[in-house]
Amino acid sequence: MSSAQKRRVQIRQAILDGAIREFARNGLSGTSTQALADAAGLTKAQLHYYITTKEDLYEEALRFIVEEWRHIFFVSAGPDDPAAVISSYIERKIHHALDYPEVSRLFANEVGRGATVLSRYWGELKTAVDAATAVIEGWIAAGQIRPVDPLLFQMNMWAVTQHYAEYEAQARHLLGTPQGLPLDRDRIIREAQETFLLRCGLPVPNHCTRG
Amino acid sequence: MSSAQKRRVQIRQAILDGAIREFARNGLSGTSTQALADAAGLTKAQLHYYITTKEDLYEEALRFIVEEWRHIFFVSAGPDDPAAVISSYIERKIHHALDYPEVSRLFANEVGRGATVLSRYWGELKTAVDAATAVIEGWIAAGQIRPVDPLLFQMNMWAVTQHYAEYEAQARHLLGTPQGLPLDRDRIIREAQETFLLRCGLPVPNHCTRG
DNA sequence: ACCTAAACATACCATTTGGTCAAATCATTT
DNA sequence: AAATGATTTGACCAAATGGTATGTTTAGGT
Repeated sequence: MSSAQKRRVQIRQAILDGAIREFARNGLSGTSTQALADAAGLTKAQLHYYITTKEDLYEEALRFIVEEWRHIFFVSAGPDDPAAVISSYIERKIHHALDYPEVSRLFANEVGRGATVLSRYWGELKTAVDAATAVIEGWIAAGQIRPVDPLLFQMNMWAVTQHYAEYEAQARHLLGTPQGLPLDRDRIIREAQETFLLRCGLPVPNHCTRG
Repeated sequence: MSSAQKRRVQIRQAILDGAIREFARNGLSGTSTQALADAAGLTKAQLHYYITTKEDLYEEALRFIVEEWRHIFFVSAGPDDPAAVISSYIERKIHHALDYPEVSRLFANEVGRGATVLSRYWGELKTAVDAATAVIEGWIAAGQIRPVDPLLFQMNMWAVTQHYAEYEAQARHLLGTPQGLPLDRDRIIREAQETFLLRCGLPVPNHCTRG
Protein backbone atom coordinates (compact mmCIF):
# COMPACT_ATOMS: atom_id res chain seq x y z
CA MET A 1 0.00 0.00 0.00
CA SER A 2 1.47 3.34 -1.08
CA SER A 3 1.83 6.13 1.43
CA ALA A 4 -0.90 8.03 -0.37
CA GLN A 5 -3.28 5.12 0.00
CA LYS A 6 -2.30 4.74 3.64
CA ARG A 7 -3.04 8.37 4.24
CA ARG A 8 -6.42 8.07 2.58
CA VAL A 9 -7.34 5.13 4.78
CA GLN A 10 -6.25 7.06 7.84
CA ILE A 11 -8.43 10.01 6.90
CA ARG A 12 -11.41 7.80 6.24
CA GLN A 13 -10.90 6.22 9.64
CA ALA A 14 -10.67 9.62 11.30
CA ILE A 15 -13.90 10.64 9.62
CA LEU A 16 -15.66 7.48 10.76
CA ASP A 17 -14.38 7.74 14.32
CA GLY A 18 -15.34 11.37 14.57
CA ALA A 19 -18.73 10.68 13.02
CA ILE A 20 -19.51 7.98 15.57
CA ARG A 21 -18.58 10.34 18.38
CA GLU A 22 -20.61 13.23 17.04
CA PHE A 23 -23.65 11.26 15.93
CA ALA A 24 -23.67 9.44 19.27
CA ARG A 25 -23.73 12.75 21.09
CA ASN A 26 -26.17 14.75 18.99
CA GLY A 27 -27.97 12.36 16.69
CA LEU A 28 -28.26 12.63 12.92
CA SER A 29 -30.12 15.91 12.57
CA GLY A 30 -28.32 17.41 15.56
CA THR A 31 -24.87 16.96 14.06
CA SER A 32 -23.67 19.58 11.58
CA THR A 33 -21.31 18.83 8.75
CA GLN A 34 -19.05 21.45 10.25
CA ALA A 35 -18.93 19.47 13.50
CA LEU A 36 -18.17 16.30 11.54
CA ALA A 37 -15.37 18.06 9.70
CA ASP A 38 -13.91 19.46 12.91
CA ALA A 39 -14.08 16.07 14.60
CA ALA A 40 -12.06 14.59 11.76
CA GLY A 41 -9.66 17.54 11.63
CA LEU A 42 -10.74 18.56 8.14
CA THR A 43 -12.33 21.44 6.31
CA LYS A 44 -16.00 21.15 5.47
CA ALA A 45 -15.18 21.10 1.77
CA GLN A 46 -12.43 18.57 2.36
CA LEU A 47 -14.86 16.35 4.20
CA HIS A 48 -17.19 16.48 1.23
CA TYR A 49 -14.38 15.23 -0.93
CA TYR A 50 -14.52 11.95 1.00
CA ILE A 51 -18.22 11.68 1.68
CA THR A 52 -21.26 12.64 -0.35
CA THR A 53 -23.86 13.54 2.25
CA LYS A 54 -24.29 13.55 6.01
CA GLU A 55 -26.90 10.82 5.73
CA ASP A 56 -24.49 8.60 3.82
CA LEU A 57 -21.88 8.94 6.53
CA TYR A 58 -24.49 8.19 9.17
CA GLU A 59 -25.50 5.02 7.40
CA GLU A 60 -21.88 4.02 6.95
CA ALA A 61 -21.27 4.40 10.68
CA LEU A 62 -24.24 2.19 11.48
CA ARG A 63 -23.19 -0.41 8.94
CA PHE A 64 -19.75 -0.45 10.50
CA ILE A 65 -21.20 -1.05 13.97
CA VAL A 66 -23.50 -3.84 12.85
CA GLU A 67 -20.67 -5.54 11.01
CA GLU A 68 -18.36 -5.25 14.00
CA TRP A 69 -20.92 -6.58 16.45
CA ARG A 70 -21.82 -9.48 14.24
CA HIS A 71 -18.24 -10.67 14.58
CA ILE A 72 -17.80 -10.02 18.26
CA PHE A 73 -21.08 -10.87 19.89
CA PHE A 74 -24.12 -13.07 20.04
CA VAL A 75 -24.17 -16.25 22.00
CA SER A 76 -22.22 -18.64 19.82
CA ALA A 77 -22.95 -22.34 19.69
CA GLY A 78 -19.69 -23.42 21.23
CA PRO A 79 -19.15 -26.81 22.80
CA ASP A 80 -18.90 -25.01 26.14
CA ASP A 81 -21.35 -25.38 28.94
CA PRO A 82 -24.08 -22.75 29.24
CA ALA A 83 -22.56 -21.08 32.28
CA ALA A 84 -19.30 -20.42 30.49
CA VAL A 85 -21.02 -19.11 27.38
CA ILE A 86 -23.26 -16.75 29.32
CA SER A 87 -20.51 -15.52 31.61
CA SER A 88 -18.18 -14.87 28.74
CA TYR A 89 -20.82 -13.09 26.71
CA ILE A 90 -21.68 -10.75 29.55
CA GLU A 91 -18.05 -10.04 30.31
CA ARG A 92 -17.14 -9.28 26.72
CA LYS A 93 -20.24 -7.19 26.15
CA ILE A 94 -19.75 -5.02 29.23
CA HIS A 95 -16.08 -4.49 28.45
CA HIS A 96 -16.99 -3.39 24.96
CA ALA A 97 -19.74 -1.12 26.23
CA LEU A 98 -17.34 0.63 28.58
CA ASP A 99 -14.48 0.72 26.08
CA TYR A 100 -16.55 2.18 23.25
CA PRO A 101 -19.58 3.83 24.82
CA GLU A 102 -20.15 6.07 21.80
CA VAL A 103 -20.72 3.04 19.62
CA SER A 104 -23.40 1.75 21.94
CA ARG A 105 -24.99 5.17 22.25
CA LEU A 106 -25.18 5.75 18.53
CA PHE A 107 -26.85 2.41 18.08
CA ALA A 108 -29.32 3.09 20.89
CA ASN A 109 -30.09 6.51 19.50
CA GLU A 110 -30.88 5.11 16.08
CA VAL A 111 -33.11 2.36 17.44
CA GLY A 112 -34.86 4.87 19.68
CA ARG A 113 -35.74 6.96 16.64
CA GLY A 114 -37.45 3.96 15.08
CA ALA A 115 -34.38 2.48 13.40
CA THR A 116 -35.43 3.80 10.00
CA VAL A 117 -31.88 3.64 8.66
CA LEU A 118 -30.77 0.63 10.63
CA SER A 119 -33.73 -1.52 9.66
CA ARG A 120 -32.00 -2.28 6.39
CA TYR A 121 -29.38 -4.27 8.26
CA TRP A 122 -31.67 -6.01 10.67
CA GLY A 123 -31.75 -9.21 8.70
CA GLU A 124 -28.20 -9.93 9.81
CA LEU A 125 -28.93 -9.24 13.45
CA LYS A 126 -32.08 -11.34 13.35
CA THR A 127 -30.12 -14.27 11.92
CA ALA A 128 -27.59 -14.10 14.73
CA VAL A 129 -30.31 -13.83 17.36
CA ASP A 130 -32.21 -16.77 15.90
CA ALA A 131 -29.08 -18.91 15.98
CA ALA A 132 -28.58 -18.05 19.63
CA THR A 133 -32.22 -18.82 20.32
CA ALA A 134 -31.72 -22.29 18.90
CA VAL A 135 -28.73 -22.84 21.15
CA ILE A 136 -30.63 -21.76 24.24
CA GLU A 137 -33.59 -23.94 23.33
CA GLY A 138 -31.18 -26.81 23.02
CA TRP A 139 -29.93 -26.19 26.54
CA ILE A 140 -33.48 -26.15 27.84
CA ALA A 141 -34.44 -29.33 26.00
CA ALA A 142 -31.36 -31.07 27.39
CA GLY A 143 -32.28 -29.96 30.89
CA GLN A 144 -29.00 -28.03 31.16
CA ILE A 145 -30.72 -24.82 32.25
CA ARG A 146 -33.99 -23.75 33.80
CA PRO A 147 -36.54 -22.82 31.13
CA VAL A 148 -36.30 -19.23 29.96
CA ASP A 149 -37.93 -17.17 27.25
CA PRO A 150 -34.95 -17.39 24.87
CA LEU A 151 -35.68 -14.18 22.99
CA LEU A 152 -36.42 -12.05 26.03
CA PHE A 153 -33.51 -13.60 27.89
CA GLN A 154 -31.18 -12.35 25.18
CA MET A 155 -32.82 -8.95 25.05
CA ASN A 156 -32.51 -8.57 28.81
CA MET A 157 -28.84 -9.48 28.78
CA TRP A 158 -28.42 -6.96 26.02
CA ALA A 159 -30.33 -4.37 28.02
CA VAL A 160 -28.19 -4.77 31.12
CA THR A 161 -24.84 -4.88 29.39
CA GLN A 162 -25.71 -1.98 27.11
CA HIS A 163 -26.98 0.04 30.02
CA TYR A 164 -23.57 0.87 31.38
CA ALA A 165 -22.61 2.55 28.16
CA GLU A 166 -25.82 4.48 27.67
CA TYR A 167 -26.24 5.48 31.31
CA GLU A 168 -22.58 5.89 32.14
CA ALA A 169 -23.19 9.38 33.51
CA GLN A 170 -25.91 8.13 35.85
CA ALA A 171 -23.87 5.11 36.89
CA ARG A 172 -20.98 7.40 37.72
CA HIS A 173 -23.18 9.53 39.89
CA LEU A 174 -24.92 6.69 41.73
CA LEU A 175 -21.73 4.69 42.25
CA GLY A 176 -19.82 7.78 43.26
CA THR A 177 -17.15 7.31 40.63
CA PRO A 178 -15.44 10.64 39.82
CA GLN A 179 -15.19 11.83 36.25
CA GLY A 180 -11.59 10.81 35.75
CA LEU A 181 -11.66 7.29 37.18
CA PRO A 182 -13.09 4.27 35.37
CA LEU A 183 -16.21 2.47 36.56
CA ASP A 184 -15.72 -0.65 38.66
CA ARG A 185 -16.05 -3.18 35.86
CA ASP A 186 -15.59 -6.31 37.92
CA ARG A 187 -18.39 -5.31 40.22
CA ILE A 188 -20.72 -4.61 37.32
CA ILE A 189 -19.80 -7.78 35.47
CA ARG A 190 -20.19 -9.94 38.56
CA GLU A 191 -23.67 -8.68 39.42
CA ALA A 192 -24.83 -9.10 35.82
CA GLN A 193 -23.41 -12.60 35.57
CA GLU A 194 -24.99 -13.58 38.87
CA THR A 195 -28.36 -12.29 37.71
CA PHE A 196 -28.48 -14.19 34.46
CA LEU A 197 -26.85 -17.36 35.73
CA LEU A 198 -29.38 -17.58 38.53
CA ARG A 199 -32.11 -16.94 36.01
CA CYS A 200 -30.97 -20.12 34.31
CA GLY A 201 -30.84 -22.00 37.59
CA LEU A 202 -27.08 -22.26 37.23
CA PRO A 203 -24.74 -22.11 40.23
CA VAL A 204 -22.72 -18.94 40.77
CA PRO A 205 -18.99 -19.30 41.14
CA ASN A 206 -18.04 -17.71 44.49
CA HIS A 207 -15.10 -15.61 43.31
CA CYS A 208 -13.79 -13.87 46.32
CA THR A 209 -16.23 -13.31 49.13
CA ARG A 210 -17.97 -10.02 48.82
CA GLY A 211 -17.35 -7.27 51.37
CA MET B 1 -60.38 28.97 36.54
CA SER B 2 -61.56 31.25 33.74
CA SER B 3 -61.79 29.92 30.20
CA ALA B 4 -58.84 32.08 29.24
CA GLN B 5 -56.75 30.52 31.96
CA LYS B 6 -57.95 27.08 30.97
CA ARG B 7 -56.92 27.74 27.41
CA ARG B 8 -53.48 28.89 28.52
CA VAL B 9 -52.95 25.72 30.53
CA GLN B 10 -54.03 23.63 27.56
CA ILE B 11 -51.55 25.39 25.29
CA ARG B 12 -48.75 24.96 27.79
CA GLN B 13 -49.57 21.27 28.02
CA ALA B 14 -49.60 20.94 24.24
CA ILE B 15 -46.19 22.61 24.10
CA LEU B 16 -44.78 20.28 26.75
CA ASP B 17 -46.23 17.15 25.15
CA GLY B 18 -44.97 18.13 21.74
CA ALA B 19 -41.58 19.04 23.14
CA ILE B 20 -41.16 15.65 24.80
CA ARG B 21 -42.06 13.94 21.53
CA GLU B 22 -39.71 16.04 19.43
CA PHE B 23 -36.80 16.12 21.88
CA ALA B 24 -37.11 12.36 22.36
CA ARG B 25 -36.86 11.83 18.63
CA ASN B 26 -34.15 14.29 17.66
CA GLY B 27 -32.43 15.44 20.82
CA LEU B 28 -31.92 19.03 21.94
CA SER B 29 -29.75 20.34 19.13
CA GLY B 30 -31.58 18.24 16.56
CA THR B 31 -34.95 19.78 17.30
CA SER B 32 -35.77 23.14 15.71
CA THR B 33 -38.04 25.69 17.29
CA GLN B 34 -40.13 25.40 14.15
CA ALA B 35 -40.61 21.69 14.81
CA LEU B 36 -41.53 22.44 18.40
CA ALA B 37 -44.06 25.01 17.26
CA ASP B 38 -45.55 22.63 14.70
CA ALA B 39 -45.78 19.84 17.27
CA ALA B 40 -47.78 22.14 19.53
CA GLY B 41 -49.89 23.52 16.68
CA LEU B 42 -48.53 27.03 17.04
CA THR B 43 -46.58 29.62 15.11
CA LYS B 44 -42.92 30.00 15.93
CA ALA B 45 -43.53 33.50 17.24
CA GLN B 46 -46.54 32.32 19.19
CA LEU B 47 -44.43 29.60 20.78
CA HIS B 48 -41.95 32.21 21.90
CA TYR B 49 -44.73 34.03 23.65
CA TYR B 50 -45.01 31.06 26.01
CA ILE B 51 -41.39 29.99 26.28
CA THR B 52 -38.17 31.97 26.35
CA THR B 53 -35.64 29.67 24.72
CA LYS B 54 -35.41 26.15 23.36
CA GLU B 55 -33.03 25.21 26.17
CA ASP B 56 -35.53 26.38 28.77
CA LEU B 57 -38.23 24.20 27.30
CA TYR B 58 -35.85 21.26 27.21
CA GLU B 59 -35.01 21.69 30.86
CA GLU B 60 -38.69 22.07 31.73
CA ALA B 61 -39.45 18.77 29.99
CA LEU B 62 -36.72 17.01 31.94
CA ARG B 63 -37.84 18.54 35.22
CA PHE B 64 -41.36 17.35 34.48
CA ILE B 65 -40.16 13.79 33.89
CA VAL B 66 -38.04 13.66 37.03
CA GLU B 67 -40.90 15.00 39.11
CA GLU B 68 -43.34 12.51 37.62
CA TRP B 69 -41.03 9.56 38.14
CA ARG B 70 -40.26 10.52 41.69
CA HIS B 71 -43.93 10.09 42.48
CA ILE B 72 -44.50 6.90 40.52
CA PHE B 73 -41.40 4.82 40.97
CA PHE B 74 -38.57 3.65 43.13
CA VAL B 75 -38.84 0.71 45.40
CA SER B 76 -40.83 2.06 48.31
CA ALA B 77 -40.39 0.77 51.82
CA GLY B 78 -43.83 -0.76 52.07
CA PRO B 79 -44.74 -3.40 54.63
CA ASP B 80 -44.96 -5.86 51.74
CA ASP B 81 -42.67 -8.76 51.26
CA PRO B 82 -39.75 -8.32 48.86
CA ALA B 83 -41.29 -10.46 46.13
CA ALA B 84 -44.40 -8.30 45.98
CA VAL B 85 -42.43 -5.06 45.97
CA ILE B 86 -40.11 -6.22 43.20
CA SER B 87 -42.88 -7.72 41.08
CA SER B 88 -45.01 -4.63 41.38
CA TYR B 89 -42.13 -2.28 40.58
CA ILE B 90 -41.24 -4.19 37.43
CA GLU B 91 -44.83 -4.37 36.29
CA ARG B 92 -45.51 -0.68 36.81
CA LYS B 93 -42.23 0.34 35.23
CA ILE B 94 -42.72 -1.72 32.09
CA HIS B 95 -46.29 -0.54 31.68
CA HIS B 96 -45.11 3.04 31.94
CA ALA B 97 -42.26 2.44 29.52
CA LEU B 98 -44.64 1.07 26.91
CA ASP B 99 -47.34 3.65 27.57
CA TYR B 100 -45.01 6.63 27.31
CA PRO B 101 -41.95 5.51 25.38
CA GLU B 102 -41.05 9.08 24.40
CA VAL B 103 -40.60 10.01 28.03
CA SER B 104 -38.17 7.17 28.56
CA ARG B 105 -36.33 7.98 25.35
CA LEU B 106 -35.89 11.62 26.15
CA PHE B 107 -34.47 10.73 29.52
CA ALA B 108 -32.12 8.15 28.02
CA ASN B 109 -30.99 10.60 25.38
CA GLU B 110 -30.14 13.23 27.94
CA VAL B 111 -28.22 10.81 30.14
CA GLY B 112 -26.39 9.47 27.10
CA ARG B 113 -25.17 12.96 26.28
CA GLY B 114 -23.63 13.23 29.72
CA ALA B 115 -26.72 14.52 31.55
CA THR B 116 -25.38 18.06 31.62
CA VAL B 117 -28.84 19.53 32.05
CA LEU B 118 -30.31 16.72 34.09
CA SER B 119 -27.47 16.65 36.59
CA ARG B 120 -29.09 19.57 38.37
CA TYR B 121 -31.96 17.34 39.39
CA TRP B 122 -29.96 14.29 40.29
CA GLY B 123 -30.04 14.99 43.96
CA GLU B 124 -33.69 13.96 44.06
CA LEU B 125 -33.08 10.76 42.15
CA LYS B 126 -30.11 9.88 44.30
CA THR B 127 -32.20 10.33 47.44
CA ALA B 128 -34.85 7.96 46.17
CA VAL B 129 -32.26 5.40 45.11
CA ASP B 130 -30.51 5.59 48.47
CA ALA B 131 -33.79 5.01 50.27
CA ALA B 132 -34.43 1.93 48.15
CA THR B 133 -30.89 0.74 48.82
CA ALA B 134 -31.57 0.90 52.53
CA VAL B 135 -34.73 -1.17 52.09
CA ILE B 136 -32.90 -3.82 50.08
CA GLU B 137 -30.06 -3.96 52.58
CA GLY B 138 -32.67 -4.50 55.28
CA TRP B 139 -34.04 -7.47 53.35
CA ILE B 140 -30.58 -8.94 53.05
CA ALA B 141 -29.77 -8.41 56.72
CA ALA B 142 -33.06 -10.08 57.68
CA GLY B 143 -32.24 -13.01 55.44
CA GLN B 144 -35.35 -12.36 53.37
CA ILE B 145 -33.46 -12.38 50.08
CA ARG B 146 -30.21 -13.68 48.70
CA PRO B 147 -27.45 -11.07 48.94
CA VAL B 148 -27.36 -8.70 45.98
CA ASP B 149 -25.44 -5.57 45.10
CA PRO B 150 -28.29 -3.20 46.00
CA LEU B 151 -27.22 -0.38 43.71
CA LEU B 152 -26.49 -2.52 40.68
CA PHE B 153 -29.61 -4.58 41.32
CA GLN B 154 -31.69 -1.43 41.00
CA MET B 155 -29.79 -0.24 37.95
CA ASN B 156 -30.25 -3.57 36.24
CA MET B 157 -33.99 -3.58 36.91
CA TRP B 158 -34.06 -0.08 35.50
CA ALA B 159 -32.07 -1.18 32.48
CA VAL B 160 -34.39 -4.06 31.63
CA THR B 161 -37.65 -2.22 32.18
CA GLN B 162 -36.43 0.86 30.35
CA HIS B 163 -35.17 -1.25 27.48
CA TYR B 164 -38.58 -1.96 26.02
CA ALA B 165 -39.23 1.73 25.56
CA GLU B 166 -35.85 2.60 24.11
CA TYR B 167 -35.56 -0.46 21.91
CA GLU B 168 -39.20 -0.81 21.03
CA ALA B 169 -38.40 -0.90 17.31
CA GLN B 170 -35.92 -3.73 17.79
CA ALA B 171 -38.23 -5.62 20.13
CA ARG B 172 -40.99 -5.36 17.54
CA HIS B 173 -38.73 -6.81 14.89
CA LEU B 174 -37.33 -9.66 16.98
CA LEU B 175 -40.68 -10.61 18.50
CA GLY B 176 -42.39 -10.31 15.14
CA THR B 177 -44.95 -7.81 16.41
CA PRO B 178 -46.35 -5.77 13.50
CA GLN B 179 -46.32 -1.99 13.63
CA GLY B 180 -49.95 -1.60 14.57
CA LEU B 181 -50.24 -4.18 17.34
CA PRO B 182 -48.97 -3.66 20.88
CA LEU B 183 -46.06 -5.64 22.29
CA ASP B 184 -46.88 -8.68 24.43
CA ARG B 185 -46.60 -6.97 27.81
CA ASP B 186 -47.40 -9.97 29.98
CA ARG B 187 -44.68 -11.99 28.38
CA ILE B 188 -42.13 -9.21 28.87
CA ILE B 189 -43.20 -8.52 32.44
CA ARG B 190 -43.14 -12.19 33.38
CA GLU B 191 -39.63 -12.83 32.09
CA ALA B 192 -38.31 -9.71 33.83
CA GLN B 193 -39.98 -10.60 37.11
CA GLU B 194 -38.68 -14.14 36.93
CA THR B 195 -35.16 -12.87 36.31
CA PHE B 196 -35.00 -10.52 39.25
CA LEU B 197 -36.94 -12.68 41.68
CA LEU B 198 -34.59 -15.57 41.01
CA ARG B 199 -31.67 -13.20 41.46
CA CYS B 200 -32.96 -12.66 44.96
CA GLY B 201 -33.40 -16.34 45.55
CA LEU B 202 -37.15 -15.84 45.73
CA PRO B 203 -39.63 -18.39 44.40
CA VAL B 204 -41.42 -17.62 41.15
CA PRO B 205 -45.20 -17.80 41.19
CA ASN B 206 -46.21 -20.31 38.50
CA HIS B 207 -48.94 -18.23 36.82
CA CYS B 208 -50.25 -20.34 34.08
CA THR B 209 -47.88 -22.95 32.70
CA ARG B 210 -45.91 -21.55 29.84
CA GLY B 211 -46.55 -22.90 26.30
C1' DA C 1 11.21 18.21 -16.36
C1' DC C 2 6.41 17.27 -17.34
C1' DC C 3 1.87 15.62 -17.18
C1' DT C 4 -2.13 13.83 -14.95
C1' DA C 5 -5.03 12.98 -11.32
C1' DA C 6 -5.85 13.20 -6.59
C1' DA C 7 -6.33 16.35 -2.73
C1' DC C 8 -7.34 20.58 -0.92
C1' DA C 9 -8.91 25.64 -0.15
C1' DT C 10 -11.58 29.83 -0.86
C1' DA C 11 -15.54 31.74 -1.82
C1' DC C 12 -20.05 31.14 -2.48
C1' DC C 13 -25.14 29.56 -2.71
C1' DA C 14 -30.04 29.11 -1.10
C1' DT C 15 -32.28 27.69 2.96
C1' DT C 16 -32.96 27.17 7.77
C1' DT C 17 -31.70 28.34 12.27
C1' DG C 18 -33.10 30.69 17.03
C1' DG C 19 -35.10 34.64 18.22
C1' DT C 20 -37.10 39.64 18.07
C1' DC C 21 -40.24 43.39 17.17
C1' DA C 22 -43.99 46.54 16.36
C1' DA C 23 -48.30 46.40 14.96
C1' DA C 24 -52.74 44.18 14.96
C1' DT C 25 -56.38 41.46 17.23
C1' DC C 26 -58.77 39.48 20.95
C1' DA C 27 -61.10 39.18 25.40
C1' DT C 28 -62.50 41.33 29.60
C1' DT C 29 -63.69 44.75 32.76
C1' DT C 30 -65.47 48.95 33.86
C1' DA D 1 -68.56 51.60 24.27
C1' DA D 2 -64.06 52.68 25.78
C1' DA D 3 -60.06 51.20 27.94
C1' DT D 4 -56.89 47.73 29.08
C1' DG D 5 -54.17 43.92 29.08
C1' DA D 6 -53.39 39.43 27.07
C1' DT D 7 -52.52 37.14 22.81
C1' DT D 8 -51.38 36.59 17.89
C1' DT D 9 -49.38 37.85 13.61
C1' DG D 10 -46.07 38.70 9.76
C1' DA D 11 -42.01 40.75 8.69
C1' DC D 12 -37.53 40.70 9.89
C1' DC D 13 -32.58 39.75 11.65
C1' DA D 14 -27.78 37.85 11.87
C1' DA D 15 -25.81 33.48 12.08
C1' DA D 16 -25.44 28.73 10.84
C1' DT D 17 -27.03 25.09 7.89
C1' DG D 18 -25.86 21.39 3.94
C1' DG D 19 -23.67 21.48 -0.07
C1' DT D 20 -21.23 23.24 -4.47
C1' DA D 21 -18.09 25.43 -7.90
C1' DT D 22 -13.92 26.86 -9.28
C1' DG D 23 -9.64 27.29 -8.87
C1' DT D 24 -4.94 25.95 -6.64
C1' DT D 25 -1.66 22.80 -4.70
C1' DT D 26 0.47 18.33 -4.23
C1' DA D 27 2.07 13.64 -5.32
C1' DG D 28 3.35 9.84 -8.54
C1' DG D 29 4.54 7.98 -12.77
C1' DT D 30 6.95 8.59 -17.26
